[in-house]
Amino acid sequence: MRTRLVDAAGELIAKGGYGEATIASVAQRAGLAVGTVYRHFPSKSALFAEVFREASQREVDAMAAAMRGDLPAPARIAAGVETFARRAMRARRFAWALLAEPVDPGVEAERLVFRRAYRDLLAAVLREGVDAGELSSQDPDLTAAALVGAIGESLVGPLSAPAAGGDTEATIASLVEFCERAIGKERALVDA
Amino acid sequence: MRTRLVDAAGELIAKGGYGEATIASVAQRAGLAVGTVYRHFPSKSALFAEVFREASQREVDAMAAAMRGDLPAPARIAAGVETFARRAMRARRFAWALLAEPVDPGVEAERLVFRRAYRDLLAAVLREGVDAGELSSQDPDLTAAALVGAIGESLVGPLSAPAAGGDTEATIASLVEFCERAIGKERALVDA
DNA sequence: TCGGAGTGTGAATCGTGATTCACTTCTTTG
DNA sequence: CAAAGAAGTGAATCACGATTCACACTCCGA
Repeated sequence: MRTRLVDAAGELIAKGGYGEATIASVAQRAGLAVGTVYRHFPSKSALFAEVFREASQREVDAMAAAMRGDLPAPARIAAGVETFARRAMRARRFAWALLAEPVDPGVEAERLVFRRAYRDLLAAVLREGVDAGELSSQDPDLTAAALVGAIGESLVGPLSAPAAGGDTEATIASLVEFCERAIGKERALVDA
Repeated sequence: MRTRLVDAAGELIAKGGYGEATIASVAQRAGLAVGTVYRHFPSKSALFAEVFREASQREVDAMAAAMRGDLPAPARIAAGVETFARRAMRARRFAWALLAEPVDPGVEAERLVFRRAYRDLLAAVLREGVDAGELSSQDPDLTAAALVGAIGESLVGPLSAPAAGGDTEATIASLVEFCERAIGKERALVDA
């Protein structure tokens, strides 16, 4: 069934990335035959687009939830970043696939939606913060994109040092600090 | 000849990305036959590894040069970031390929070296800055990785807003500001 | 019980590019 | 100049994975 296929595909991505996830392996993992996959999805890229869509929605929802509330903007950004980071660290490989791994054009489109959702979420809060004078003046869209890039690169990207050493909590804390500085939390708040 | 092939390959990447750059197209652009390519390189991935290696070296050298001098660390970082950004904007597609586009494992290894070189360059200066008290206390490696991610994402990544609107200079200026805040330039310096 | 819609199967087919190779030019060099 | 070797050629071959399809099987509702 449909769900089983989506799950199997997701598991394969989490384990070996998009490259490992062939139709044959998905079918096998789901305990079905290759042809059956096509009974439920018109193409590989449709299947994976669905995998990405569902996973993305989950992630974005989690971040949105973390940023809700009437705290000051800087605190909400920090909470959002921390949630994003913590979840990504829990499933690095999968996060990497979601964020950056190469995929078919069809799936790529889905990924775009995902990244943009992250960016827009952050940008909205940044805008509020700037307007409220809690953050220094800046281009919210650029800052948001840069934050997404920074998080991705430092956590799940090929450069992520923590991969090796690995005190996850310390890494997340450092990253959150980085983001707080980057958004220009105004001094009055810092010193308080 | 070798050089001609490397150039042709680089041009193709710059135009259409790694995907467009097939052996057949490289050969054609170089005015040679497919078989000839294999006279000079044992495989496609060896050829492209060389393309990446050379281009990376050029970029890293440029950034290193921009960061040389006895200015305070924050200024040197800013100069490095600006150089990185300006050059990337000049050849977005190519920069994207260098930074993030999907490639064979063999080429990927080369890319890794490149990103790491960037990170190490930035991390070294950050370390100096922290030691000199010019920058707030932080994990230089994480900050450096995050900066690389931020620059890549906001400039050449799929989220880059400038792609559309496009005041390049303004974008670079915003990005440099972002990075300056992110590295935690100490207030004494800012206020001065 | 019959018919067909929905589902499952997996070997065969296709498409796309990388890689090979038998053969044909050059280019030296003695 | 002749022979060896380097460089060039491109049609044929290979590999690999997505996609198709002719053939079951199962489960209702008529």
